[in-house]
Amino acid sequence: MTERRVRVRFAPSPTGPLHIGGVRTALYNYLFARQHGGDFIFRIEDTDSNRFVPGAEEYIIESFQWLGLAFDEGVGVGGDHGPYRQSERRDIYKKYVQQLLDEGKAYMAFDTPEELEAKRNEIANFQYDATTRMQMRNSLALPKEEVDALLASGHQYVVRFLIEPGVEVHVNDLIRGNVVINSSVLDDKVLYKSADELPTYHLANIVDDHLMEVSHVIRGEEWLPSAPLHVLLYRAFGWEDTMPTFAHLPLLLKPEGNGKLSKRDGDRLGFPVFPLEWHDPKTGDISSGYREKDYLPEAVINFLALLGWNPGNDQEKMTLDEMIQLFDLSRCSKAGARFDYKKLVWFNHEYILSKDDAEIARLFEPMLRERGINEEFDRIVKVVSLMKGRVNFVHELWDTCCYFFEAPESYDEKSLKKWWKEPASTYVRELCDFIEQAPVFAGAEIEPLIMEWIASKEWGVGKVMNAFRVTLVGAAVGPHIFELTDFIGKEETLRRARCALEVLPAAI
RNA sequence: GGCGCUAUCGUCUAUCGGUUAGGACGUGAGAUUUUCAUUCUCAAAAGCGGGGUUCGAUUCCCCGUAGCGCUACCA
Repeated sequence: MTERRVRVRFAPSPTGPLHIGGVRTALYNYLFARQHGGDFIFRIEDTDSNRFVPGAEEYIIESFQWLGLAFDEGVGVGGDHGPYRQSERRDIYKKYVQQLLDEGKAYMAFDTPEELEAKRNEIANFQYDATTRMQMRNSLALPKEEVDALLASGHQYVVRFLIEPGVEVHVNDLIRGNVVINSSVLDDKVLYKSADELPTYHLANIVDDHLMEVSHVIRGEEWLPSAPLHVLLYRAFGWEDTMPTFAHLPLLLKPEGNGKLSKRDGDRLGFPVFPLEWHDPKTGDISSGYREKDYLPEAVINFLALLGWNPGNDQEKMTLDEMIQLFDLSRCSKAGARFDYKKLVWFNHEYILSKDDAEIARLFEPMLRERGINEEFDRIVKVVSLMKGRVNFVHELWDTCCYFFEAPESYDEKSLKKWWKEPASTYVRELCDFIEQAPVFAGAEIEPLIMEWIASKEWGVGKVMNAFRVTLVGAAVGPHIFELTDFIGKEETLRRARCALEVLPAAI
């Protein structure tokens, strides 16, 4: 049994955009599959026709492409265990539902939603189970003739799982150990609806996992309460020997306040909860996505990996390959993890730092073009190499280094107040003349000459250079000043400085 | 309400009975620098409460408390 090929699945329901918690679940499944040389399956669980949202499936696929997590099998990929969309597996489920019915392990129930609602109002804590099912309208309680008549008249029904009370059900969980629960607290779950001829999640899930030879079910903790039901279903089908091993992951919680991170938290908290921007086809609402907000997929993945798992040492920055090597379900924590997006921002900064300058430049280039800047690519790479350490996001690069590409149009008041004091204009005027007649211009060569010249004048280096900087940049910010002059060249340097001399008063 | 899961710095976490309870984010201070930022160094910051078990509990057990989840013809 332990020799079984590792096969795991990520099986979202196409009811909207992929939630960041779902991404984490998928990531752990992916890491587990890769580590064991197994298969990572993508299945669409669209058994609720009422909640289907057009575009959701495509969105989910595109999200994983962006994140760099590839499926081996499933919707959009193919494989030997298809179809992978549950709505295309109706006939398969029907067969298994019938099997349960024939064996007396399930029964038909004719109670309407209204009748059930009335029952719940009438009886506190009403549950459809061994204590109540004989008072309901189902094939167990009703005479056979009536059941046949109901069926003949086309009355809609559901198939319910017959739960035998008083059984201790054990769920062996890789993260939580042995969880025991008494079957008496379980209700006779609806397995199948005649109205749309589709099963509910529980039945479809068990049948598919079995047929697709899934070896491990790694999913969120919200499924733990229904895990005993699933165990009972495997048992009812006689599949207990090949039942997958369970691992229930801790939930992702809101950064502050209570509750799990939900789709509705969206931009309310100042960060996206979706990998990609999502345009709701019904409401037209737009929810921001990590991709559009300029997060690097590597940063998102790395951050997510550490929310509920750690490699057992102090290493935090990891490539996907390293995570595959180190991943271990037994090193997953049990308690929910708050989503601290400030740390994600830090990860993004780290990944910008460690990526190639050219790679960052490629991301930055379109933002420059958008602003009408037609700089050569190599020169963009140069600016990136100088400035990327200062930003958390690629788009912040523009604000941090626009003066490489454009002369300042205004001068920062605070900077002027501090550095444009008498006799700042004299410093700059004389410095311009010095630069103009100097035999060299390259920063490495001219810097010592300028330092020497300033020393001979007995002016403070800081005063001269910062006044000069303000004329070139427009503010007291930026890289080492000679990096900038090297980049913009002698002519532009002198032009900017002399322009400031004209525009600015002699002193503030 | 019922059932289940969980509980270490503000946050993510390490510790698998004996530690000055470690790391990271964030925060504060300092250093470097012609500016700003980066970077570096340092600092503050934690075992929910009560019982056991044990020579010894953050660690194992029980109770309480709190948080979270589930409790649909949703997944």
